[in-house]
Amino acid sequence: MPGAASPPAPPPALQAAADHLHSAAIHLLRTLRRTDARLGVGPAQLSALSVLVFGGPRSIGALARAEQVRVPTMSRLVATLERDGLATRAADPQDGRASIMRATFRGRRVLLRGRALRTAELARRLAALPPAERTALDQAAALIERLI
Amino acid sequence: MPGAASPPAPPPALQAAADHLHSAAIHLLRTLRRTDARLGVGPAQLSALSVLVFGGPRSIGALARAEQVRVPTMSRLVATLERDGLATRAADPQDGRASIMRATFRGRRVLLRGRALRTAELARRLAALPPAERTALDQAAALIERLI
DNA sequence: TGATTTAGTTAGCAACGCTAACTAAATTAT
DNA sequence: ATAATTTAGTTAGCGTTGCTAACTAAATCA
Repeated sequence: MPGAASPPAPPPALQAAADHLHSAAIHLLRTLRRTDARLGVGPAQLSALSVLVFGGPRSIGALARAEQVRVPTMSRLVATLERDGLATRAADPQDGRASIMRATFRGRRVLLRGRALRTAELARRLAALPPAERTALDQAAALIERLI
Repeated sequence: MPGAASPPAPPPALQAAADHLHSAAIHLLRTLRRTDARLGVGPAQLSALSVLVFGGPRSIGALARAEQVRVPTMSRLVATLERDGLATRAADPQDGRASIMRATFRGRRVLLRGRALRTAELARRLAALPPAERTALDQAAALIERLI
């Protein structure tokens, strides 16, 4: 039979759990994406910007690693952020090749508003949940971040 | 001050929980996406195909609704699935405008293999978790699907 | 000094999301 | 019965976001 050299197949229960998480993440993001057409800042930019705002200034390569994206992808993302006045680029005094990106004040404002818009609907639905379930979801989110 | 007519701001705890979920979903999908370049079937196609495989044949509009995507987007997705021999199109006997999409045998195979590839790494990491946390994640996934 | 590595850019491709504008079939109203 | 409207789907065209390949230039190593 072809392709017999599969990696050790995970137990069905694990596979099912992984499928559920996968599917839930896809549908969650699709739902949220529909609400942010009016923002003019895409999700990838918002996410990169949030690293700068909450994590502080850093190089393009560091941003790419934080965002799990290749350097050319991040290079284009930060070019757009810069063009839109949401971040600035400064030479790294230690390394003539590197640039240090830093969120501008406007970047901070846009990030906060963007995240609020994007997650407002989600927050609204969370509000309808019993507190126990809400807590469970929050812990699950932390668990996922630790997992990856 | 400009833009004062915001919608009722959600309580900070809710907003934070929504942000965590949002961020976790983004990073989870980015991680998974890196592992499936070799498949040749994108995530949107895989997701649509899974509706056909697990949910049965249905029209393009129904698929679009299931996938929370506009009809033109789904029209292109199914055209690709059809071109690649993963699904077939049949006239709806009840409605001359509509097409019924159906997964082919090959579509079924590709879906199963694709999902396995995409979630294998995730399943592997889940395996390292204590069972209680694994259960919590699975329940969280179900909760998210219900939420949206 | 010369070779290699590292940081970033540019060019070009593909997947996917959207809206606008269209065709054609079905339905509703006159 | 016919005309108007609604519904299903397609096509065209745009923007964002991923990627690899190929490049420049600075830093580091031999």
